[in-house]
Amino acid sequence: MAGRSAAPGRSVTSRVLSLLDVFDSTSPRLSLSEISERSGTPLTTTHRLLAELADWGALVRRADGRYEIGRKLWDLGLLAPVQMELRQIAAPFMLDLHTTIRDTVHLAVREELSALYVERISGRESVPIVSQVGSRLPLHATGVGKVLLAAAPADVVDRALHSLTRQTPRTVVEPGRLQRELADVRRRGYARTSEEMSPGAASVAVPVQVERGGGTVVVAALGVVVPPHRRDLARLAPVLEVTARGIGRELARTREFR
Amino acid sequence: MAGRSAAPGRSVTSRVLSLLDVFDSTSPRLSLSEISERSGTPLTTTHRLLAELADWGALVRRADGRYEIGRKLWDLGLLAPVQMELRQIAAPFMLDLHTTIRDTVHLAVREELSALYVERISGRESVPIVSQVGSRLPLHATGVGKVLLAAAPADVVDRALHSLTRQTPRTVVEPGRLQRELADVRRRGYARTSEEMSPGAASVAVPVQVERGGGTVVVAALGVVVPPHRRDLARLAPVLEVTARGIGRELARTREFR
DNA sequence: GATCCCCTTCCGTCGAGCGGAAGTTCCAGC
DNA sequence: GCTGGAACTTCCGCTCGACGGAAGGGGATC
Repeated sequence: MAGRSAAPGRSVTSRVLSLLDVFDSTSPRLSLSEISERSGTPLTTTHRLLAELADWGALVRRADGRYEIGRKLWDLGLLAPVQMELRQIAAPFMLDLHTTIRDTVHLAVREELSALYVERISGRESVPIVSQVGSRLPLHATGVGKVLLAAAPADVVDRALHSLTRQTPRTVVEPGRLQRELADVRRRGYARTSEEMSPGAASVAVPVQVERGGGTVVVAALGVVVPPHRRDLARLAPVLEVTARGIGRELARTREFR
Repeated sequence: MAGRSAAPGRSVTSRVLSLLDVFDSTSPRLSLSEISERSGTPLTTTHRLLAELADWGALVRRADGRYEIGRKLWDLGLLAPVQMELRQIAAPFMLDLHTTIRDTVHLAVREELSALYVERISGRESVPIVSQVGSRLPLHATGVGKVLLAAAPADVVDRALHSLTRQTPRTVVEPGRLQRELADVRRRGYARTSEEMSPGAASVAVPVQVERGGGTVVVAALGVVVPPHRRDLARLAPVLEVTARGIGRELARTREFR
């Protein structure tokens, strides 16, 4: 009987994380061997660790032969101050906005080179929407992304300009053109896209700003997704701006939201 | 030096979980020594494990000398099929309902002896609301709780009847009286409470049902929270029922939602 | 400068995690 | 019903990485 040795890999923690990491929104349920393969963990070890995670507090759950993220992780996740205050403050404003314009409303923050969607309100959809709460989309192909990128430090913009992936035929992948667009966004105060991320969807987005120190800081972006041929695209921006200002004002009251 | 021995406690997994478990909605940020004390883990070990969790993938985060649940856990939590389908299906209906009645709308499922709130839509609040998404409240003191309890198996009702805690002066803590109320709920098809969980708030709730096998199964409860002296409390029930039926019909289309 | 509190680093010991081998279950193909 | 294969579960001896007390900062309060 072998048992090669103790942890030749890394710490137990990192190992457990690599197991959990294989779950994503396209495959929320996986079998033991799938998890083992994807995470590169030996089958036996995977088995033992998952059993531990399942028994000891429902971090994962067995459901008819497959594993899924458990309720405990859901609970814990909800406690993450990740934008918790931001979301709680923004939600009522977004609700009002949605009632007015009837389209899908998003709130996103920048995380590295992605727009991280932290809140979304959508009724019955007229437009195909790819984003979900928790999903990340590239900064250069979405309305909220462009707003966030326009406000990002120079080094982030640089890196983003070097990784422009084509999402649809209409995605802007020319660094020069994107830079000009970002300048426009800064000047006008809002961003627009049309079928740059997914066909059949256009968007308008504005920054959510908070006064801090001397100047204002962009802490999030607020956007709407609409059918691409709507005439009133430009009219949406002022409405969004009012809402964004409301959120910003409310955020300024909280001690800290980052 | 010392180093008593290897893990004299339990598995690393359980140990890590006990660290994460000390976070709750009232204290989402804790210092090292607080976590150590609350979890009963030696200070040094706590320190090492937290460092690992923080370095190796942002499961926790250091923020000015305190620890908080990290973004990674938020991500993972969102993948939990815990009611994911239920929430996604119910959300648009709840939104419509909220637009109509303008009060806070809740969706809850029963988890053991608690009502677990899985979704909530609230605008600017006229009423103090204690529940949040992810929070658990006792079954006997809330509208959604009574609906869920009325539909629960006999042994659950029994256990619930033996643990009636008083939340406000108006909480029903007499087993007999609660049983009569549950019978009313079953007969009428909706539940009402008035200041039984928190002063200044009343609620109306109805079951969300799905046909399965021969009969119907209550899979969730839909409720509204309103000021206690509103006259139209009884009028709300039919509106809720329409929404609940819509959700139930949509749920029936999905292969599985548990 | 002394006391207290909280955090961080160090390091010798030893038992808990490791994972190959073997056993079990389940199903498809013949 | 038998056989081959794939997926899951149990077993268990070896070893090395986790354990945590001691000691060393750092900052506040008296």
